[in-house]
Amino acid sequence: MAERPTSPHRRTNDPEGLRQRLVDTAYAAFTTRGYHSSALHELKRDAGVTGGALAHHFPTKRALGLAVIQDRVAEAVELTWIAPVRAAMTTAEGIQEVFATIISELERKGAVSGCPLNNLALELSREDEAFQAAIEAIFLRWRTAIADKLRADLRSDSIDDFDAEAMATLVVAAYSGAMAMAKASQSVAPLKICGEQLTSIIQNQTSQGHRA
Amino acid sequence: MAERPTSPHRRTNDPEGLRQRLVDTAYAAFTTRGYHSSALHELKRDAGVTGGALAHHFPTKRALGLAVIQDRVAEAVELTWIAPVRAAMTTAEGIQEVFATIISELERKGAVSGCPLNNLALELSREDEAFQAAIEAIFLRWRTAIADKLRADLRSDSIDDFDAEAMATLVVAAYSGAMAMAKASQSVAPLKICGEQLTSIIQNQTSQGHRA
DNA sequence: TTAAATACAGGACAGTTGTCCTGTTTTGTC
DNA sequence: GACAAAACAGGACAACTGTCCTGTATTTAA
Repeated sequence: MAERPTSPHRRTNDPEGLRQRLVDTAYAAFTTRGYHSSALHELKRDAGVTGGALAHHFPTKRALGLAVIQDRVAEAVELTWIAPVRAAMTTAEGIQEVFATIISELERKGAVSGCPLNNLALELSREDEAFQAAIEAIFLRWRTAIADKLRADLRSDSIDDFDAEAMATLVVAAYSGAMAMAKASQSVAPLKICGEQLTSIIQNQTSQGHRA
Repeated sequence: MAERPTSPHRRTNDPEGLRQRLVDTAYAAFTTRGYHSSALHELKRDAGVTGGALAHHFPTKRALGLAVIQDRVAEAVELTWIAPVRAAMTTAEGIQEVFATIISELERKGAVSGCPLNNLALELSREDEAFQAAIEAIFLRWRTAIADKLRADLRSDSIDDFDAEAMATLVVAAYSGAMAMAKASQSVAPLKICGEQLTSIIQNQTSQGHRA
């Protein structure tokens, strides 16, 4: 399996690499099969590390879970949501693009394992204060990024009674919930529908005044 | 603890009652602490039943989980969502009322344990086909009930390009996601915001034509 | 009344889990 | 090169989990 240079008992330490490999493996397991359903012996096998190495880097499973959230889940939200929305012309276009990307990726792999953040949020929020704080922080950054983009949309033709924070909250909630429904039905249909609905609503509300 | 009529070894069989007590206890545990985090010995203690009784009514934990979903979760969605929406004058009013009821109940108890259906959906959908089917069926009934009510709203002043199914999907998704965010932040704020946003959007789209 | 079926009691059991502990190897530092 | 610290190996261990099994009490049917 692993490369054996020449001598039978040769080892080369790579603490940083091993840690990354562990967190990567744990991220994949925790976000697909769940935190409690992923046994450490499976992670050790999949990552190719021994019990001693695991205990050295992460004294408890909880510490590993926390690292997964803070390192990988936060990064995933940044890469798949925040960055594309920021880079897009308008918020609506950004959201449309994000949904399209995620949908096509799910169709390619043929299974819906759900939103990593949402999966861990529902499983771990009430279990530990540190988990809750880490998850809440990611939700906040996500929401804030969308709200900022919405406010930027309004710079040109400013509309008074438009609450960017509220709309950003709706976007994040609708996406999270749509992904939950997609996971339950193992179909991307809820995502398609909610993506279209959200972009349509935002375009209406940001292009011109609405009610009242 | 339990009533002892007079003689020391007197027992009175109540299979139906015992079953209900078990499912109730399991529903409370599964929807707050989670399915995997709830050990059977805790359920036995809380419900006041022995291992033999449990095994007699539910041969496996999986069978108990399935009963919780089909009996209690489905009923909870019916009582807290479907019935109030059906009884309301309009869909928007119904949704507003549902959100208000849930929010005030959460504020009273001081903690957010999340939407029972959503909690179990994310934890169990990918674990078992029977779980997935049962959960998907509840989502479908929920969505359909809202869509029916939306179509009823339009009877008077019919609007052509209004997709009731799509809006119902958005409503369910937004609620589920908002509850997930509420659980992560242990605050009802996301629910308040999404409730207001949804009712506002629906009122706009059902009262008069929108874009195009 | 009797016999069979149902309902329940209570514990045994094997498998699994996360953690810890004792050694060995590698790496940095003087 | 010596030495301490870090990095890893590999297994022991106790606690816990779900399931099953044998026995007893209650209810039902005849």
